Amino acid sequence: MEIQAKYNPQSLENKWYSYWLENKIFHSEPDERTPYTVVIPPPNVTGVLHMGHMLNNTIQDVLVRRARMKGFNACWVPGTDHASIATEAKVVAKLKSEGINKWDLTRNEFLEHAWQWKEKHGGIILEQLKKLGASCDWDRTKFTMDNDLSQSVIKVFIDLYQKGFIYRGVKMVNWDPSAKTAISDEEVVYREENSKLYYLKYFLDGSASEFVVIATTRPETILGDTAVCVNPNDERYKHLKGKKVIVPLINRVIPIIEDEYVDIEFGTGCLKITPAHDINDYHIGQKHQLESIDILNNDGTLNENAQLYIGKDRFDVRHEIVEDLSNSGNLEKIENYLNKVGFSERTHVAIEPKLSVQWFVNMKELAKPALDAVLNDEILFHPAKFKNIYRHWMENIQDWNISRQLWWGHRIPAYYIQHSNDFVVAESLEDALKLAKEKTGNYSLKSDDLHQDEDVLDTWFSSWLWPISVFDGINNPANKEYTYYYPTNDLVTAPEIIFFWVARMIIAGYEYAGKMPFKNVYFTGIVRDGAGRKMSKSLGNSPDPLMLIERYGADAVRVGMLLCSPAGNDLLFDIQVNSKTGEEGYPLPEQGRNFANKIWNAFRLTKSWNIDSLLDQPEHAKKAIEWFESKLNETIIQTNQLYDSFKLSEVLMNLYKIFWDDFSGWYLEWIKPAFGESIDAKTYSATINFFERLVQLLHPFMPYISEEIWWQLDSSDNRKSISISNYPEIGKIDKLILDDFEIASQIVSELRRIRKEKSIAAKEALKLFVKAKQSYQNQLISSIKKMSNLETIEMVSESVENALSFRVMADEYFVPLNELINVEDEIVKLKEELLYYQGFMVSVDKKLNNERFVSNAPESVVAIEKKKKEDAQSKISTIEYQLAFLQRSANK
RNA sequence: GGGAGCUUAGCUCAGCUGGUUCAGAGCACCUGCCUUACAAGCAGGGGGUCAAUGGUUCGAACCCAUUAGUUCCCA
Repeated sequence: MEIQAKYNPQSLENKWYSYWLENKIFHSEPDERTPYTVVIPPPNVTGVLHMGHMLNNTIQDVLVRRARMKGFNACWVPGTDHASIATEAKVVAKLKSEGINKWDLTRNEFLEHAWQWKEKHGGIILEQLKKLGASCDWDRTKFTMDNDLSQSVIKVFIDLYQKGFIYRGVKMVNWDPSAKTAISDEEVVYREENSKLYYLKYFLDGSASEFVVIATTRPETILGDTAVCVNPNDERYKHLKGKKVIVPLINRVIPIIEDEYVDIEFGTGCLKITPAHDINDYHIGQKHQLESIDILNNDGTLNENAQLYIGKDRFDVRHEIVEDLSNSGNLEKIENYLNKVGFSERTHVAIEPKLSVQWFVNMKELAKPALDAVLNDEILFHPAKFKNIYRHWMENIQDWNISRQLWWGHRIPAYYIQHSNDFVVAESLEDALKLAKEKTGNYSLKSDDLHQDEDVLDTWFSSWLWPISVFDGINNPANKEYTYYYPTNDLVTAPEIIFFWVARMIIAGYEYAGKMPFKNVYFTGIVRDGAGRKMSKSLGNSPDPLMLIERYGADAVRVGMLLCSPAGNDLLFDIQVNSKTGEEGYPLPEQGRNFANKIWNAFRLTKSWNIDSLLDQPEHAKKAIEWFESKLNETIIQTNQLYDSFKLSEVLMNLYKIFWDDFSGWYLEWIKPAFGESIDAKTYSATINFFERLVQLLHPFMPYISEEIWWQLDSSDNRKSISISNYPEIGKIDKLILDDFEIASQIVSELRRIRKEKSIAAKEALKLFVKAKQSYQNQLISSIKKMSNLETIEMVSESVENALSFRVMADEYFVPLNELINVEDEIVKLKEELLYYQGFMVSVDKKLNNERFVSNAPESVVAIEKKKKEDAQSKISTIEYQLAFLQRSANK
């Protein structure tokens, strides 16, 4: 059968992925083997695959596939999280497009819509991961709002509440008056705005002439003022200590307080304090025990507390109040002012800092074991630099605000008792009622008298349990799967969520499993575009991963990403115009595609050979096999070590080089039979065996092409997927032959250079003479002969006339030419070479003549220097001898 | 404002506990080649004062200090 000259991934990828699924290659059940477990960082259920997912999941797949081949019971659990905010926003937007307002629906009606949306769109990202080749156990796919996972979340909430870690508290939140919900800091976008700074006069209580001037960008908030604050070191205001001022228009009398927080230089040095509407003011208010007056409704209009402008929008009020202040004589001046204002990422309205009652987890005590685990290396971070960052955060950990003013998610299991300020926390309404009766002593309470908290829990409050809850370890801690698979081995994630997720999982792991959730955490970099900008949907600078897979093949995209992505380093995924073809392309997957093609063509070559079992194995082939065996084993050792330290890009680079340079460039060229001739059986089977091991080593990175070639190399009935074949073991390494190869490859290079310089065709055979220092033996000498088309290789004891020379190690080589060589040119070259070694000698001598070096440096280092000196000396004498020889023949 | 990190070839990065003339890899670039696996290729080649300055040391890309540039995190 004709094999295509170019590797064509598309059809093969579907074929093999289906094969893997049908044969349950990725499915895991507890058994007697050692488990290797990875839980996926659950992508947002609204998400579509982006480059960050590609990188992250490729890395996981590499680790999992290798573990599977190494004989571990590999289990990679996939799933998604419910992403409260993002999903709710999507559903609200979808309803809006259908003319439905969220607030016109009941909670249950809304949730019905949300579930419908989830069923329809929620699985997209997981299907996309299959295209990448991800070897997840799809039978285990989880969702953070599955029954058992939801139950785990509620159980944990109740448990933490009962242990006293959960409390209700007041917090300043970012309020979105359009969506009528609090949003997280991450969802606030700050923009520079041309604002105005209003200077307002506050008259002193009991005086018609004395006043202080405050500057504000938000004059409407003066209605919520409860103090004016000055810096105690500000000489200008010393006399005001203990006095009171009057808030304009509403005539509220408020104290003048002192706090070093106030910047003397800024504005007038006199600050109005509105604890309910500014985070800094809130803190000062707490410190000085000020009243906090919330003047805003949830929709951004003013409420009764404001006393004036009730029911009017905050921005309308700003205009009105400025006019009124001007009329009342309280406005001193207005200046233009550039400041940063926060806007909601989703609704684009200005964020309102707002006090609200929220649920919190007290983290200090819970965090302790989690901090220790990382500091004492029970859990390892890769790269280790994240340890510091983690420590800093954990040592200064803040309480965790876990409530969200949304409907989509796990509803907080707190039930308020009607006509009382009391509440109970329970798993169900029934339990709550029972508790409420006990708590109040009122046994006539009915379920209607209880009202469940309207808020849901932060999505991270479910994902922090993920490594436990996917195995049902909270509800059912003795179950077989949980005890077998937990703790998991490796977690692969982005550094951006080290606190949101990683730290909290570790905390939950120790609190609820009593053990770490994973042994290693691998932090990936961020995928950026050519300009270094993070890839994001809003910038539109991210290529569509599926388009890339379609265009280059999944293996190629995987290789392209991993070749240059050391742990924790960002990945620049650039688009460039190819200077040769003029086409736009992505250099990284192109490199991957080229590599796949290289593998494919090497395979094609081996397939093209006719095997003749009667042929004897040539010496050069025998030696090439011995050499490559050692080379391969050396690479296996190196890559195993690199895997252990999670240097995946270096593993891949090693494999890339051994396949391209050593196997294709040297080995195959050596053993390749002449055109039209057959190959002997021994060499052929050794080559197939090498090829098998190479594709096995490559399989974690390039699952598809390796699987295809694996089957084509041996299509016997008992062959099973490469995914479950045994990872290559380390064999013997012959150091001598590896050294001989270094010399041989240099000789071959030198000969190529001479051919190129003198335009000698490859077809024209050359003679090589070796003038050796000692008895000459290189195991690969017959290989050199074949590779460089040499007629003879002879030993000589004297320089050869009319020949070009070069030196490798201590030996000198001569290639006699038919034409006359240019002696002058050769002399110039030799002199350059001589100069180099003389310079080298000077530096070595400097060290060896330095007594302090000889006495202080370790013996081995001194010995090395001495050896260097010897080598250089012999090289120099060789060159000098050859120079003299050439000069004599020049003078003839 | 506080903290952490980074700066090595045109680009992306290796360089472990200072010790080979240690300055490396891949890509890109330049020059030859449509050589019977592969032009998505082969062969050859150029390219860096290791950010700067000072210090420690027999010896510094590596350790210390200062400076500059840069990135991130926290408030």
